[in-house]
Amino acid sequence: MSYYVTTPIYYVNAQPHLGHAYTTIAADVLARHMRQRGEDVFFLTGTDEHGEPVALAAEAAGISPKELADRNAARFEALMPRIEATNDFFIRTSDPRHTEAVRELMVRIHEAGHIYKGEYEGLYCPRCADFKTAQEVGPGDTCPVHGIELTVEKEENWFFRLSAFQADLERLFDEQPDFVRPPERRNEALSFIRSGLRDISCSRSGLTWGVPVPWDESQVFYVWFDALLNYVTALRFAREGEDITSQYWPAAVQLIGKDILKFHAVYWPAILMAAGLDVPRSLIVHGYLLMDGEKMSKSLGNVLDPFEVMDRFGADALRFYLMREVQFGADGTVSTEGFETRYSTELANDFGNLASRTVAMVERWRDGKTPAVAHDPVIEAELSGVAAEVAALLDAVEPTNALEAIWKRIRRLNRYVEETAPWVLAKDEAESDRLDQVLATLIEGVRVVTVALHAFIPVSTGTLIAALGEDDLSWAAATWRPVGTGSKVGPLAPLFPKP
RNA sequence: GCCCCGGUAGCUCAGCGGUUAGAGCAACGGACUCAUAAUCCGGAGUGCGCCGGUUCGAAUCCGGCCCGGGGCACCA
Repeated sequence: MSYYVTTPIYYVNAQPHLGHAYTTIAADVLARHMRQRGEDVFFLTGTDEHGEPVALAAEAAGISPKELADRNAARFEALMPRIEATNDFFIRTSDPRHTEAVRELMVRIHEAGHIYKGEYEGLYCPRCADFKTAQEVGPGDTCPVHGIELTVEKEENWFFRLSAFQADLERLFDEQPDFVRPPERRNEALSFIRSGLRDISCSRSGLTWGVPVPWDESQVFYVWFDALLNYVTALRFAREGEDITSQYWPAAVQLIGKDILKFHAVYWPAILMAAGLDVPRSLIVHGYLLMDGEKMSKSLGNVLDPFEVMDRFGADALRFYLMREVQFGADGTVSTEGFETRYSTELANDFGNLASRTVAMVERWRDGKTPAVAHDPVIEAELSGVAAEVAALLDAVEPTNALEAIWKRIRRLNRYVEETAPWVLAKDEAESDRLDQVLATLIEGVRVVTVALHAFIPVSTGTLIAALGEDDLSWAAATWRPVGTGSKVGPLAPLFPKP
């Protein structure tokens, strides 16, 4: 079975920040891991470019919406290699191939009878020339921008018959209890569905920066329809000259933040059903990264700057920290102090130093050649299960727990060094065989955790595997081998140098 | 108002019916020197938000309450 993983597409009106990096890194860990396992992976990310905020920002800047979108989309596209994300494609919703596909799919939904003409009634600000949502409305039904009283206005829109999918959605949640995870988010979506679904308008008039409704060119589709459909439209053109939809759809995992749950857990499956397409196999919802217990915000000046972290410590360090510090799925606190502690105690001291001391000992006492002898069964017993355990945890999209499982082994290996005290063995010729065994076992242990960690910290594990005289980073290589290979190890500079 | 999460060592959290409640970090004492002044060991530190119930037995189940966060439709 193929493994298609997606991130949300990022709205170009914002600057790339830690939250974008977080979701993308999580998706990349899954994609890399599944590739290690030899799965047929497709990893998609991209930008959402239509809608009024972009149109307004472009107008303010005196450029066209397309120019603004081009400029800002480039920033997101540049983020991907920075964080070592291995996306197979980067979709932009302003891509004509996407807009054409949206039009075709929406026609299909229309012809299936799921769209009708209706009236949207809401609070309208004549000066903004726009409707306001309940959350936007100021006290006393006033405009938050202009402070003037809003009026009730009606507009003719096309409506999507969401209500018609109530039973189908309830059945989906019932038959696939894991459709939305973690369970608290599933509960939230389900209770929303059970509270009774109303039809939603799927078009807007008076806005041109969007995908025109094919049967009514005076309107454009509501951005969410345009945006959600990216997950399927991309497969039509992501690979040059080929339509890979049937190969990869339905997606294995769609990652989202909890702020966009309703759109993905309710609207999205309904839209797919209306279009006669399968729904994704799972929707994984992560929490917010908090700083000082507050949601990140620039105005609070409490932002952990991902670019600063990467400049100083590299992409691996950021990837590790985000996957390690916050239990994936829950809200969690991040901070520069927390980052520095994890970097120093875990990456540098536990793992980096284990690699250093292991390689150094083989270089010093065995001329840099891994003894080709059988490994210590005590360590084999404690390390050989790591591959299966990590694979199972990543199948369940629990990257934080997967890292903990690996770290237990790393700590075990450091303890093994103390228990066996190779520096004592090295002084006694009679202990030469035992030293061979200990060193070979350490090399093997480091090699196994290196392969297991590769999806998380691809750069440093790539360096280390080469220093161990190996090159196989496939998942099969995460299996414990019974005998040392005689590989040439070293030299190895500190993987995670301290400032 | 209704619904959903969470409230466990100084800090961050795991455990979610069963031996004397755990980990990491921080802190204190000790060991060692292969290593990125790294590592390892040890003791100390809470009896699990509060009240009540079920049970041979509850942090773990049930009820109520308190505190914190979130959802209850058209924000991209």
